[in-house]
Amino acid sequence: MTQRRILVTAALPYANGDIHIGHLVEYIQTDIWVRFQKLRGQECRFFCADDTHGTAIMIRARQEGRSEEALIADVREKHIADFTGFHIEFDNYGSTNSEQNRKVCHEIWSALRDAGLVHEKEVTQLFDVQENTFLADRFVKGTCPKCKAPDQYGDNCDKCGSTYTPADLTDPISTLSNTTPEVRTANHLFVRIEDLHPFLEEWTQSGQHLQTEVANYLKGHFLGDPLRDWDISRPAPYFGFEIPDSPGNFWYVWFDAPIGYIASTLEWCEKTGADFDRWWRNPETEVHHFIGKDITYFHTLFWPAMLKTAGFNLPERVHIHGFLTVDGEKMSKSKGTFVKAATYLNHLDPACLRYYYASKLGPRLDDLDLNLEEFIQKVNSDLVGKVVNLASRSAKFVADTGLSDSYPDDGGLFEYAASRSETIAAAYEVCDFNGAMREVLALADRANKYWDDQKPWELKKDESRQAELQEICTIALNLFRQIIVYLTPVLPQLSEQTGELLNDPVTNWEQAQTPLTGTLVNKFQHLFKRIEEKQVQAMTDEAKAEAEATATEAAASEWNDTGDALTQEPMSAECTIDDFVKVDLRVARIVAANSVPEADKLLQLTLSLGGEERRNVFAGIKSAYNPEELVGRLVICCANLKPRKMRFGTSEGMVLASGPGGKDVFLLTPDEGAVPGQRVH
RNA sequence: GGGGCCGUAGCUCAAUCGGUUAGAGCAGCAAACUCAUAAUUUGUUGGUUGCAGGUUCGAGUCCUGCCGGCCCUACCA
Repeated sequence: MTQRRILVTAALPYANGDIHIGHLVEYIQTDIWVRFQKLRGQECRFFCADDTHGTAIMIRARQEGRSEEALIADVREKHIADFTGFHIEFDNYGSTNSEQNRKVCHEIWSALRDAGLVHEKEVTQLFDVQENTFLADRFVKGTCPKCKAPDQYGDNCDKCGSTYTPADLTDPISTLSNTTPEVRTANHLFVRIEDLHPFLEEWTQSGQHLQTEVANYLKGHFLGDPLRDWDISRPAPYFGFEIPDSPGNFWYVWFDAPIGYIASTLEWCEKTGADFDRWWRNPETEVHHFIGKDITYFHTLFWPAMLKTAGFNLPERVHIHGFLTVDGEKMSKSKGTFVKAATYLNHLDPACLRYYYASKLGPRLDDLDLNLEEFIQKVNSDLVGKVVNLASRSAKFVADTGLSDSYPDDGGLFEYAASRSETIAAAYEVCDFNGAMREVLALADRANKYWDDQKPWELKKDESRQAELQEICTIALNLFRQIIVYLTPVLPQLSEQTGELLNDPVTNWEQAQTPLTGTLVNKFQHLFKRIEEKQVQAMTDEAKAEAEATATEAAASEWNDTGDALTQEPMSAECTIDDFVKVDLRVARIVAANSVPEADKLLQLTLSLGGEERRNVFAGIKSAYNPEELVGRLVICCANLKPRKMRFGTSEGMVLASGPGGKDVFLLTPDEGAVPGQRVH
């Protein structure tokens, strides 16, 4: 068989959040496929990177008061730790914010320009002045211009169903800053992808590169009409790469993100001295992308169009998978089913999830359900009960003797399992891991039955039949090892441990064809622990607690409260309740307010505490309030403050207000229902 | 609002191009066994294929409508 050269990518995780068990469906699936190819002896490399650009990252960095670079470096570290924890092994993990990516972006951009595909159009968008950014539709809320329903998003009304542009909204509000955005126009760059329509028609419909559902979807929804121009630029400010021949404009994140696949390869080539063109400009290299169904559009239309124009390898296959549900529902933070990779690893072995996903993944794009009860049952029953149990029940009988020197007659069991090799491999090849797991587990069933039929535990008692016992164990352990070879892409760690147990590491798929004989067998240690229900419970509990903590934080950050005020005027020393009750705070009504002409800052207020009780108070609020607007309103005053003689008269109390002074003075007002004279407790 | 995918046993999934009596695994039930991490082996229960129509000699599969779930939604379909 000639060696294939295969370049594999998984979608780039966005550097704006943690990896969770939903993401892992894709990374585990891809990693299994890559490990399978490598085990089969193919020249296979797996590239990924963090997707780091765009408005969301820019806004989050601002909110956290640090640079985008600091944010993405931080997230990158966490992402890599999560992937490592789940035994997901990349040949290179890059970043879209790298010099390599900038270089490849330039190259592809020049190609698009040279092909005459780029042109400029004016685009009108809302602009958030405070946040200094253009607003995507989802960042704008306002009142529907048709039905007047309040609180609708920028593109359509979910009350009356009418669609419009954000600029049509009555009273638009930026959800980023709660301020009113203004309408601004900017020049955007567009790619006329319609020029590649015939190519895309051919490429998507050839049956070679896409699942049929996907091909049909594209045919029915995009390819039947002229393809729309793709808006590929965003005006400053934007976190990304500035477009070289269009100063002030940046490439839209979806332009440079998939280019990250190529850039990550380039980075790897620079590190290892590999030949870049051999991987990306060579018809013998197969490029395989693994993605979720949500980003089909970008990977099956724009991406091939870009590659085609720039003369890179086209994807041999885009493998599209569905989404994860937990217990039949969308992952839910409040139910504790929104589980981060790191949270999972605090409680459970990554191999469990790898196996469970493998046992449920098929070649189609159906959603995958993580049923927590089934998860426990399946892992315990399949991996512990059937597979590992084979070693567990046989290894100790041959701890002293090792395996027989020649492979005994097993009635064709090993040969049969060896003959399943290509069927199992074919299932892996088309990502029918579910089918592959079924095949392998059927082999385990046969092996367990063989063991039961032979009843070796009876031989143990008969001194004269020890050779027979060794033979049965040799068979059982070889059938076990064969299964482990087949499971190596899914369970690399178990495979490694098995290699240690039998003193023969698993390095190649073909090892399933030849029995192992004459080696020593090490002392058996548990290769795998059963999942306890309480571990899963503890995991969901932690996920729930995490979600609650972040919800509280999010609620606070929604108001964009900074710590500035507190910093400028630090907290006073602690006081007792006794200290506090000495201060008699009362609700008061301002019944008269006059300017004090000779004073710069003071207004003279007459406060009523109800009945006949009056106070004359001089308040330093002249620069913030007009006397007329104060008359009649309720305020809070300190009523038992020792009267103080001032130049203009005696002040008999104090009106409560916050703010640094000058124009920034904010009087306290009690809520509706308060009446003058009430004490504030 | 528009659009896509899906709905088969208690659970998770099969079923070629429309073709015989809709199949597996897990769970459940019964038994055997005791080497093994309460593991294993044998037998077995379980179905009006979401609902209502239609096309056909024949429908899980094709068509229409409805119900439910998931997902997408770019100045668009």
